[in-house]
Amino acid sequence: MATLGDVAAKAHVSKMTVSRVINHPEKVTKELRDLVYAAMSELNYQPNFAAKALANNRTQIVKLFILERMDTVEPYYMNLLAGLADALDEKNYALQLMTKNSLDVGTCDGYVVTGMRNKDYGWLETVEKPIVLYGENQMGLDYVDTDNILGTRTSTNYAFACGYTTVVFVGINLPDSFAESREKGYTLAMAAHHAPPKVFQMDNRSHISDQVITKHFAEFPQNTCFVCASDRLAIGVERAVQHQGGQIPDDYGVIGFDGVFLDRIGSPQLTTIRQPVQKMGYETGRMVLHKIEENGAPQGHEVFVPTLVPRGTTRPPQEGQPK
Amino acid sequence: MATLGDVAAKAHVSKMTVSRVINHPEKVTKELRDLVYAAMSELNYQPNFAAKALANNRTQIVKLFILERMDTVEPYYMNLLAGLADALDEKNYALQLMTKNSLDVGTCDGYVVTGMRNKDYGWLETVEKPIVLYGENQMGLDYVDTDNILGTRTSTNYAFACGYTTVVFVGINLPDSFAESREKGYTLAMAAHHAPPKVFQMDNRSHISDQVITKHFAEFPQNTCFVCASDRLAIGVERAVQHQGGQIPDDYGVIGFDGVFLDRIGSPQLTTIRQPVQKMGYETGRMVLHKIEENGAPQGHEVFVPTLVPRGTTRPPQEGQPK
DNA sequence: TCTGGACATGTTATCGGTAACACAAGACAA
DNA sequence: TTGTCTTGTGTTACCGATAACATGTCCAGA
Repeated sequence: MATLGDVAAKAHVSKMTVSRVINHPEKVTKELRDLVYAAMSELNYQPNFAAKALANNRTQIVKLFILERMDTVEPYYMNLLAGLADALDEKNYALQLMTKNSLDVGTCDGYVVTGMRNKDYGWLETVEKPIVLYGENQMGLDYVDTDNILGTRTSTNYAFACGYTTVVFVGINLPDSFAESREKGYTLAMAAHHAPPKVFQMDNRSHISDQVITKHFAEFPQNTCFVCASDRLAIGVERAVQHQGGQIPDDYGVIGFDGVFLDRIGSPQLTTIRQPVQKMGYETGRMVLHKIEENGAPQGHEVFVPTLVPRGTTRPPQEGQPK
Repeated sequence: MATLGDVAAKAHVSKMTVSRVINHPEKVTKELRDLVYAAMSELNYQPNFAAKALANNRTQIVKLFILERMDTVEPYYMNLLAGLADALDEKNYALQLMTKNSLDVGTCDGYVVTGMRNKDYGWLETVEKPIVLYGENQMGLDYVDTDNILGTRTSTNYAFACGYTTVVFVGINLPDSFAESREKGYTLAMAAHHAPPKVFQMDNRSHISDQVITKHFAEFPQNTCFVCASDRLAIGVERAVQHQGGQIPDDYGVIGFDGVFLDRIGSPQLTTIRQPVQKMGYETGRMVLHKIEENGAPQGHEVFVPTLVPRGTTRPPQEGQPK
């Protein structure tokens, strides 16, 4: 494997010049730069990350804190991990997974944190390394998330567009910004349609939503659509409606949220609001790395637009209805 | 952060002695060793991986080749990844994911390969770095896998124990060792029960098994149990039987294989043969790292015992039947 | 013509480890 | 007593990059 020195020799310059071409190209004259570039590609130069890390006093580690109880088989997290790992690997960073049990704030270059509750914010103050959150927050911290309000607003509007006359929200009872935003998107859309909101809140588990909907089934007239805060909840709702003899999508509609694997389970498959989770994970990774490179400079936030995926649990939009 | 030098100073020895205590403790007298250990724990010494990598001429990268078409949302792979990443992170190795598209055999310290077909073996010869396979093989290559034969033998026996009188195998049509072993476990068990085997083979997709079973449904008398080579297939079978009006588990049984998330989807939940996928991934990671440390010395193979998870798609074992 | 500063490039020391070699002390055979 | 071998420890150089500093060149202004 070619080293800086090899490139330097081939280009008849010093190692330092090659290093500058890589890190501060504007400080080198164009002629030398081109020489160096030529030599690099000729030797197929690949930087040695260990050497770079050592010289820069970096650990090449980013820690991921998942503050909520995590189900290791949950595809949502797996996708997040995949995206994150992807971004980190590009720069040869290692990802260390920390769970609630092992909150070891040991040596590393930066943090990604997800599953923040309001009470967790104090803890963050104690950390001095670059942090990026996965999930919206109101504390001015850098984050990546999907537009949760837009998501449920979209699904609620779509429910009306499909001709359902009653639209109910099945939400998550967490004191978490994303849960509130998803409910808010629903209530905003209901207000725009001059329709009275009806909200249920529960743990994010399919058998819970199954129970709740079964219990209240008498309250739901035909032509009701259930807008859910997650696919997991939606799956339980779908099951409950079917067991009660409700016809999906003809008499009842169900719309989920997330679009990560679960939506394709069961039949009919779920109409859902899809988040590009893997891509979001990737961008989160890029954001921490940037922040590390820039010595902790604020990165702002990046919000992804969720997309509606129409499938079997809603009937087609009605003619003449606003989309 | 304390360095080797700090520890050396505190223990009044040279850096080299400390390094030896870490890597070749048998070459240092007990007195010095204890001194060094004391100094290390007093300073809470953590080795610097970048420095170690640089000195050892390592890249701290392991590449994972997934040779079959991978569905990034497939929980099976995600679990494998999680376990693998876990093991690698412990030694501060980075995991690089290579797919069929980008088979770049670039710089790294070792490889993990999964989804091998027989035709892929030639390609492996060209690589000189340590390799460990995830998945059994007959070429004498080091690998980690579950005992596939035992798995389907267990599920087949269990089907009889539950009192089902006809047992059918729903298999995967891949020229892959694991697919053959799962079928073999079934045929062995059938022979032991003096029952005629009946095998179907198809792509590993739930809607395919759904179609196939629907089409052949007339051939299956009541009291038939479907032993499947994967949970994915089993889910399709369950759906087909239910649509055809078959009662699960009273008249028909279904047993899956894998036990990674999918088995908990749908109702009733699947009786399945569970592989400890994450643990297996972890051990695969450990194995490559060992092999790297030992300069490519053979590691043999590690076979995990799968466990039967009885759930709703089979009725309870009959009294007096052999377990 | 001389001085000083801006700019481009090279030299040196350093990051934290490890291998290879050097060296000293004790054991033992001739 | 001397020579050789073994064993335990220290010294030195080096892995591949970078920051800090040193040097050299050019040009502007006095």
